Amino acid sequence: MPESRNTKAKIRKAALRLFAERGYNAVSMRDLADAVGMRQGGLYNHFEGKQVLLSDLMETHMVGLLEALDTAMAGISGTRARLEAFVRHHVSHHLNYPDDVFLAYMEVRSLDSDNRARITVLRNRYEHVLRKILEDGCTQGLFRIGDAAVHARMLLAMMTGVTVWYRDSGRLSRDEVVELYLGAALQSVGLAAVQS
Amino acid sequence: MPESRNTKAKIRKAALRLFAERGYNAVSMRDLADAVGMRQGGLYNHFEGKQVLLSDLMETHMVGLLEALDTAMAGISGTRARLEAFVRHHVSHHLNYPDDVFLAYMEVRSLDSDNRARITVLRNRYEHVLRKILEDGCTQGLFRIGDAAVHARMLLAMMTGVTVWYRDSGRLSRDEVVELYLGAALQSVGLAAVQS
DNA sequence: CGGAAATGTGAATGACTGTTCATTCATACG
DNA sequence: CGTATGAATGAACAGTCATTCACATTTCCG
Repeated sequence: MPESRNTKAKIRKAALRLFAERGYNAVSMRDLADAVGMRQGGLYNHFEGKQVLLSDLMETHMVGLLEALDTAMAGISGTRARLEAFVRHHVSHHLNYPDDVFLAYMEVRSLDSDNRARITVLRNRYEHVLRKILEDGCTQGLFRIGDAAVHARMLLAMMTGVTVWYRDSGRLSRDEVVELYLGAALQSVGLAAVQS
Repeated sequence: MPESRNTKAKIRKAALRLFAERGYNAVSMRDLADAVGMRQGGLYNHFEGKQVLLSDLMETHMVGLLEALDTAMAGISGTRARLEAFVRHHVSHHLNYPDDVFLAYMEVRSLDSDNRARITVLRNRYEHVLRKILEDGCTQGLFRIGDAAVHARMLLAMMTGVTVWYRDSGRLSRDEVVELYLGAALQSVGLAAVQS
């Protein structure tokens, strides 16, 4: 039983890595089994199938993302502070789980319609938190933006893109990158960044 | 011969549509032939194979993007004006050719290494134009940004994301969307948008 | 008109796909 | 000790994949 959980975790880890790197359709169950160090048939002792595995990975990630968001926003009041908390959470989470994020972003279209619907609900809930912050900032006259809904999508695309280029071996630390994105996000809504 | 060119164009058009919609690996040559209205064997009279077709589509798009950029920037001087021209060009081009852009963004990893190298050169050249503008703005003390290279990637990700959500049937026109992105981009570098 | 070149067909190729299954193995329990 | 259990195997399944090819058909040009 303990060994079982271990194998299941190894499969999930390898699948996450391979799906993110090559794409869901470009990874065969044989590739996956090889990466785990077993034969293809054994995978089905742990997952019903490839599609279930994908949606499982995605849902786990989205739920974790939403939980991390709740934690990050807990007790934060004030529109500006909430925006700062959101940006810091989003960028650092994406830096810490690049494969999860990349997969959830790229492979939505590989989900069958039922699974896609479930994931989309979670995604919309996430996006809505940011949009609400931006709308609040607008009605308070705090932010200067053209359209809250569009601006939310702009910021999410901007921040999510960090996974495409960031490497730990590069010249910038994760914290530095977070602060860079924070500065850009704040200025984009018409706020000046804090002086350091 | 005229009929040939017609078919070739039809194949490219259908391939672009299908690849962008379902992903390169999820589209079979049968699907493609069906969409064009012919049998799979005939496709090979026009393209050496699937991989060549993909890289052909991508290269055509990247070359076209760079040409459109040259046109858009021709004769524009002044750092702020150049930034405005870049943003307007990028967003409107992406609104006009969403499939091309989406494909070039999503399917780089489906290219074999030779083709990927060629495309990456073109992509870097494009990115470099924006980075140069941002660096100029920094040295002139015009922009207030933390890091020109990172900011270039932030803006490109932000703007490119427009293809993910924009629909002509929505509440906003393409021109309105361009102006929204322009305003956000200008504010993100510490400039105020022009009053309308 | 004639022949050659271009273009399309439909079947065939072998490799690979996700999934199933009888079997084996090692361990845990009474 | 016998037996139940979860896990891994390796072969087999039916289907799909990109690609090739011999053969028809169409189109072009002299």
